[in-house]
Amino acid sequence: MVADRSYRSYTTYRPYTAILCPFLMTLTDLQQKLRDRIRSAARETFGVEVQQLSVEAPPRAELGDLAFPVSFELAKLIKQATGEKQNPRAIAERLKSQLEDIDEVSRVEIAGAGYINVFFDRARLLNLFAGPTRSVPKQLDQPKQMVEHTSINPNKAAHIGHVRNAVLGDTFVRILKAAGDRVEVQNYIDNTGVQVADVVVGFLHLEQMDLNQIKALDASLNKDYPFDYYCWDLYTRVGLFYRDGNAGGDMNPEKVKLRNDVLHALEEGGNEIAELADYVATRNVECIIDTMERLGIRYDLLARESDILHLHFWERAFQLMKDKGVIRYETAGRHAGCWVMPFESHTGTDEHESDKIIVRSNRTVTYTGKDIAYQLWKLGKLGLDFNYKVFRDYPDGHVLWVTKTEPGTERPQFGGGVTVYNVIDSRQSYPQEIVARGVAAVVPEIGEDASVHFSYEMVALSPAACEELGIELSDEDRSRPYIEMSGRKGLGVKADDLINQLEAGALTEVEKRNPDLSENDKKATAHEVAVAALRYFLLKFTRNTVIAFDFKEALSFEGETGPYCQYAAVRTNSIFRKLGNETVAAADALIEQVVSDGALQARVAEVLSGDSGTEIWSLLMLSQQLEEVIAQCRNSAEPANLAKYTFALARSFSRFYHDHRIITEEDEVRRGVLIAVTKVIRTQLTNALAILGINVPEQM
RNA sequence: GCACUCGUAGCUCAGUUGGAUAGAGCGUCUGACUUCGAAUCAGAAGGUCGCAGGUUCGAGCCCUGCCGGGUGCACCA
Repeated sequence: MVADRSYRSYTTYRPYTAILCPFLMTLTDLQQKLRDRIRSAARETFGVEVQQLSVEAPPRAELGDLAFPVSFELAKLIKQATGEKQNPRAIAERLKSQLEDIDEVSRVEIAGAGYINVFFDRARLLNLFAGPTRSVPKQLDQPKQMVEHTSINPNKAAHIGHVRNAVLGDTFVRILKAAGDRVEVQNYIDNTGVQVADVVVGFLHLEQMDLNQIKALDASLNKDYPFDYYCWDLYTRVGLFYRDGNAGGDMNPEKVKLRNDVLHALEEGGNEIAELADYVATRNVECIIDTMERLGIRYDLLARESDILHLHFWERAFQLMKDKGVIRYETAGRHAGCWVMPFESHTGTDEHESDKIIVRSNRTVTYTGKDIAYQLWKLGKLGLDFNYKVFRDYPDGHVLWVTKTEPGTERPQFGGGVTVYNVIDSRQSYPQEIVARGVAAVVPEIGEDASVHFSYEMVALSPAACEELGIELSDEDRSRPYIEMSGRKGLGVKADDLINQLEAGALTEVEKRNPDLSENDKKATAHEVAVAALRYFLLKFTRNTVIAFDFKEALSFEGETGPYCQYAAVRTNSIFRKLGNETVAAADALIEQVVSDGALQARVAEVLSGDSGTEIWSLLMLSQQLEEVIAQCRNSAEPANLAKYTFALARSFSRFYHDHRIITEEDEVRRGVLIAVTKVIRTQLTNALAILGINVPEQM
């Protein structure tokens, strides 16, 4: 029986870990050591320099712990350098002895057409992995990574698509932090846009309410139907209102004028409508932040568009763009009177078809223009700054700030990131590309790579999900693979509704399994399970996969789900709860002696050999890949890798748990090994889950 | 029309600079609870990796063409 090897991981060299704590070695360090040895051996033996040196996990545990396909690469290099043709297998044979000298390596085999397969000294590595772990160093002087996510229009409740954005962004933030990065999290608040204006039109012209009446309404709403839910419904009513009650009809120009009037009032600021809109937007932001808090998602700064306008960020950016010749004024053609950003790379049939308008002929700025200004600020290249005030203080000391226009004494350092990740759905990839190019044109030294569009596909509704929601579909919609959610049409699954449903489902399960828990503990546990289910569900898909939302799948706690992973971690905890401190201490002491006691080392090696031992060993090796999986997720900006890895680890542990009795094991050495392995898995699995934003309850 | 993206088991999806016998979950079928908690584990069935060429010692992955989904290409935000 062989443990799960399906999760295969490859390493990337990370210079910033190699310099730390030389006495605490991780699997990543060990791999690096082997690579260095191969590089120097290739240099000395064949006189060639290997550029990229990949490490693989062999497909089956019997083939070894690490595989280097370097001989194939070397054969090419040698041929290039000398013209001499060498057999990859022969090359591998000559490198073999160099690796066998290393302490942690027990033997090396050449396999297949020339793979160099390395087998580790299992007892020795168990000792290493079970020893003290290295914590991620916090380097405050490190360059800052900026991540913007969530950025929901503050005119309605968040739906499941918004949650995908927030969970992806938040998990990526956790990945960056786990990799040792300094990170600042922003949530952009478009409080002067059309969507807020629409809800304001609703309050003013449908509800005939003034600010005081809205406040009174807000105070009268209960938590089952809060302010953002009210706005959700009002927003869809406004959509119909514009179209004179016909959802598919055209906009009535007179009613559109109402929207434009509100919009102008918002942009101007300092009037009653703007004050009313500010209340509505701020209340929606509060509701959305509360929703995200339920999922463990937080921010450092809320950057408001109204402050970008009033602090004249755009005017500064406009000046910079003119100075650098990034935009030009068109005097003729169909863009006459506009400032445009020319694009030569596109080969449109029209001469200037692909030019992007930044300032319209009526002298207003496009969204892209404003975005370039904001992006310049994020990168510390605008030369202007916001003012700030505290938006919310959390009990644990975290502080959420919000921008403001009026000067203030408090002025923390925000912005000025070396890289900016914008978590925005893939439909925005064209405008995002223009922002990146515009910024790079203004500040050539930072280049386009400083602006990263962290794109993801939308969450859509499966036809089945629509039926469950009681949404009537047209024949055209029914033939589609999925139906896009629409805030304007009120078509979507509200985030809080789904979380409530998940919590209720989890509570039923918890009550079944742990009837003796207090009501509060049951609820708290159900909450953690619900968060695990939702976050994992949204993370297990890669970013460019459209999620066709399915209730059955999202509400499941079995199979490849968050609760499954949680459950495995809960089991590790319950083992230690039952073991007792002395037994654990004895196991620790035993494993610690392995390096100095030859007889003991042989016994431990014996436990880790054979089919059963190899399964245990494979689990241990898998657990040590967390560090490189984090690095890989950081480089690829793909949190799904971590989700898949975590599941593979939980799965592998579940099998181990099933195959071995840990507490009742009578053989002292064997028990020591099983306990040490369980302890290592508990640490790694709990850490991996924490990065996914999933907590491990005591029981579940 | 142009650009981007996807097409892998009945369904939903992984599959990393090309590398060893293409993997999970769900569903179906067969087993395992006098339990370190079955939200679990074991086993079986299930594949022309959209199609056709090409490059390579080697292609699910790279190149070309085609077919079929999706998204984006406004003086909207």
